[in-house]
Amino acid sequence: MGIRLFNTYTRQLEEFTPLDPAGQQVKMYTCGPTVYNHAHIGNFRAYLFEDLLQRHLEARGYQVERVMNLTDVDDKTIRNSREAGRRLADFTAIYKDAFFQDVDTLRIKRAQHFPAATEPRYIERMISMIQQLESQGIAYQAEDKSVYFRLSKFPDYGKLAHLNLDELRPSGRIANDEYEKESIGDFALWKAWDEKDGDVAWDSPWGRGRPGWHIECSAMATALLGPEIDIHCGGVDNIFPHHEAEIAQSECCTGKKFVRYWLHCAHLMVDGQKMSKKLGNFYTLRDLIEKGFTGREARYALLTVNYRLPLNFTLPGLESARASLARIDEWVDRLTAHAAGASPTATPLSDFTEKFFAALDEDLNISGALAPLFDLIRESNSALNRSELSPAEAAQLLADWRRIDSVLGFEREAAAIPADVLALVEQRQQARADKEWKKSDELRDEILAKGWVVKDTKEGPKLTPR
RNA sequence: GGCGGGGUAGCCAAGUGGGAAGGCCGAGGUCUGCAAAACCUCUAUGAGUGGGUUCGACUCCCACCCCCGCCUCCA
Repeated sequence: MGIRLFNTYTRQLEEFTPLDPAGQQVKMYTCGPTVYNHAHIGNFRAYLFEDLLQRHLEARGYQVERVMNLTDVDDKTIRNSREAGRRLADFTAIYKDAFFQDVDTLRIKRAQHFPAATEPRYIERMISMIQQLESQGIAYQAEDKSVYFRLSKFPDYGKLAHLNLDELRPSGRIANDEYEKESIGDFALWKAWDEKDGDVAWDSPWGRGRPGWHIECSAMATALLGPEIDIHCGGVDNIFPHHEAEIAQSECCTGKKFVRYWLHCAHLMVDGQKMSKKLGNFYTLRDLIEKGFTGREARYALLTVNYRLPLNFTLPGLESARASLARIDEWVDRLTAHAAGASPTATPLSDFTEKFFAALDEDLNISGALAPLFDLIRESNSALNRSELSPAEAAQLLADWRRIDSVLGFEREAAAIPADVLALVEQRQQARADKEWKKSDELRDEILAKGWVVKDTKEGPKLTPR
């Protein structure tokens, strides 16, 4: 059985088959950050969902070519860079770097391409796409010198979001400086220079200005992946109008169906409410790190709720993630100690692994996948307690775990134990052998003070970072 | 007003027209010099509310309540 994914366009679970005739290559485009600030954990929830999707596809044998764009020019980047008194490129460079650091902290696999909107080749491509749309009578320049997409030329607009455009209610968010448009729904392809733009401008056939937001994704996606893409992801808030606009622009330019599977991730909430700076429940990844949490703990907390469900993020939830990871760590450590380099041999417990992947096949049902993992942990721990697991079987379970973790990315990074700590452990072992319990306990405290927890197991003392 | 998503134990959460997964927390126990971990046991006679269909409903249908989101540049 193959992978099934929920397609926003059809609102149905669909069997996934890539466009590639060989059924191997998967082309995936993911909307990335606008680099005007540190990305917040809601942004990262989307990127983690995309990471899970990529990793699962790869575990199932696909080769994923993924693009994530960086929006480095828009109202917010311009505004914030001017407030900071820096050139736009210098300003966004700070947040691009920060973004990649955060991506690494969360163990998100790097996409092959991270195109930025302001790269000359993409600006050129956006301009040539707009020119093409203009020659087709789809784009027009309004009195304000900006260029707009003539929605009346693309009847499919609204189909992704399942919106009936005639029934749209003006929500007050329609910018009041866009009265020059032929129709209220027409969206900007090219924005004429404005005083607020300062020195941010490119020359174009329509005068100086900058690209609209939507066109950048169409340009970068088709430039890097071609006219047809297998999977396009983003947050639900991108469905309308951003992804509708992408479809309209791309399909009018290429004449081909732009995207075959649209996947959208639900919003993150914090403490039951929408995350906002006003409510004081706004977190960046860095905020969590400052509170003493690790990237993988955040990864666990943000990844272990199905992507189509709203995720209520809480600090107790992070604590829970920490405890769950500790259980996995302990289990891996036990298996490693027991396997002791033995060659893997099949064990009846291995079928849990198939259940894990089968659950992910079903629209990335992560909860359904974790259940058999924890079943496996419980049963193999129990077998170890009863001395009913051979080293070869332990080695097999470790191999199974590595397959599972290639998707989860949860395994603890090995930390080198400092020599002085090892020496203290030696001393403590001697004290214990001599039944000098008081000295032994003092040494344990001393080791703890150095950041390590020592546990006496059947296999001898075990050290874990505090 | 239109269109979506959701309401399952203290918290997070899955699947299913017929025994309510799993994780965290909590309680008791086994083990241990002690501790920790691990393991075992316990923790929803009940699924937002009220109806209906059915031999049987958490699951299907209807109504209502509540939460969250989108409705023209928010992941």
